[in-house]
Amino acid sequence: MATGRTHRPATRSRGIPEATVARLPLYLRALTALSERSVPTVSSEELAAAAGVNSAKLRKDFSYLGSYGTRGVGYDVEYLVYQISRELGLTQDWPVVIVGIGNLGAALANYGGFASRGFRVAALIDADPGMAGKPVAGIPVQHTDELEKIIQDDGVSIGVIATPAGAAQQVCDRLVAAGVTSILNFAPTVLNVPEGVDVRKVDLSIELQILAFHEQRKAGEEAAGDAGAVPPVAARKQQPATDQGPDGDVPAVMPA
Amino acid sequence: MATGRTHRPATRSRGIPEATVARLPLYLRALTALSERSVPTVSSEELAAAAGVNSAKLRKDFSYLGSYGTRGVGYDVEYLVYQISRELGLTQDWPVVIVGIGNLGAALANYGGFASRGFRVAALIDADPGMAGKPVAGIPVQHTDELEKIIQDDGVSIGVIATPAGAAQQVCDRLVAAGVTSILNFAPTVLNVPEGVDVRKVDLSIELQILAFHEQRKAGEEAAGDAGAVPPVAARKQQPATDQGPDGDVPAVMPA
DNA sequence: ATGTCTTTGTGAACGCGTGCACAAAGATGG
DNA sequence: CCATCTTTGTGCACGCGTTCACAAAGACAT
Repeated sequence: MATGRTHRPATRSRGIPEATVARLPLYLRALTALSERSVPTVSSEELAAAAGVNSAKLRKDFSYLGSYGTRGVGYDVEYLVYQISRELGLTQDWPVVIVGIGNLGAALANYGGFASRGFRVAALIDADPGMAGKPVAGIPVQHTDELEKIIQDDGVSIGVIATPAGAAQQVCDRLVAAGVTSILNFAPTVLNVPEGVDVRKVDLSIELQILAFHEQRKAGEEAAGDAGAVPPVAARKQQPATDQGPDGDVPAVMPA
Repeated sequence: MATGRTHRPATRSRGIPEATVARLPLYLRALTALSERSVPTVSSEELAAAAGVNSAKLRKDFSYLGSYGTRGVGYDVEYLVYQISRELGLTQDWPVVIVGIGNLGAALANYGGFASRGFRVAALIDADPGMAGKPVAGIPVQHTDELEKIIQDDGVSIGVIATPAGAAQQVCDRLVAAGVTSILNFAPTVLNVPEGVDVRKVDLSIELQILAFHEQRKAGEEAAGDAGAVPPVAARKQQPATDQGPDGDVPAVMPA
């Protein structure tokens, strides 16, 4: 019960695959750097290297946007910057509210990467009345009571949640009710949102845990005496049966 | 040239798919919450709802770890918490260094989600000599000069980069040279690392740009009067020739 | 012991994303 | 105008991840 939409059903936005959309900002960044160095054109090979991807993938990605390259030459940097910006919707202004001005919220408010793209911090919001009026990154913090008013007055459609986990769902509900349809969630919780609302989450703890997994694996393999780079990758199905008892058996540390 | 490893070649760690590994922390969090409420067992359906995923996917994920459930009953919460923790390598202590103690670095240092898992902040490092000795989150900041010594003394294998983009690669190189083999990168740059080093990146700006794309799409579809879900998706190859000049021409909005 | 009922574990089908490899397009030089 | 050379755009095949749907496994009641 209560299986509210949580994952975007991958509606396959236009023709553009989600994986490609996720890479466009990467290309844009590399292109912007080239633009600042006044480089007129760039080949798929060069740009791919700068963005850290495969050149074939890059060309396929661009092919979804249209035929913007010139065979034998490459891509016009300025033109491509514009096309990608337009595709991502960065040619317009996106007012954003940040809710929860703790350490992380303040860091976000100060982050320069927002303004340089089309993003503008419309308001900083915190539940602590003591914070009200205190300027962070040159913007006075406002109390949660003002949330609905701000969103409606400024036509905010993107909200950033940087509150503790306990408050996140409640904040999310209020944001959505007030008209926000895209949410960037930094709180370590699964947010429940109605259909049509996009949620992306950034979870520091999860990223570290994934790294720990790989780290452990490296250590384990090393201990196994396998010094070479690429170990017998495929077909390793056996369980670490040497570890503890057989399947059903419970290792030392156990439930009460 | 210099196409150093940047993406993990999906070495397919053990039998466990990368996608599954990425979800394990999610399950772990949901299970921990249940554990705190002293819930003894949980069905795949319930747990899947709590973690915001499909129940079939969850069962398949768990099947990679082994047969830890009981048919007709579900999964033993405590047991599963242990198994996942062990699989992720959280039963051991992971010392972590955070480099770049600006707003974001400070936020990370204060983030509680680390300690609760097996992660311990071994050191905070900043290039600014004025920061040296100043305590952040109860830990005195140390100067970059100490970096190598700290890593070797504490056996640090995970590093977090929260520096400006310009310094990231240099910091990365030093971390790797000193023995770090997993890096969590918050700087908006593509990091170049040798084989065997894992990099995960968290990019605030990119996440917002992806949201903007979907937001623009929603707005566009609404304006097109297309209330239905799936618009004529495929086969849109024509350029927006009505927009501006031909290929080489640069539209109005442009960088300096 | 036997039957019923719940829930897991997984075989199989499908769709998306990736990468190879090459034909077509255009630039450039003679 | 033709030949050559570079680089794009993409058809195709492959592998990973997701989902469905169901048989097998066990709990529980009688």
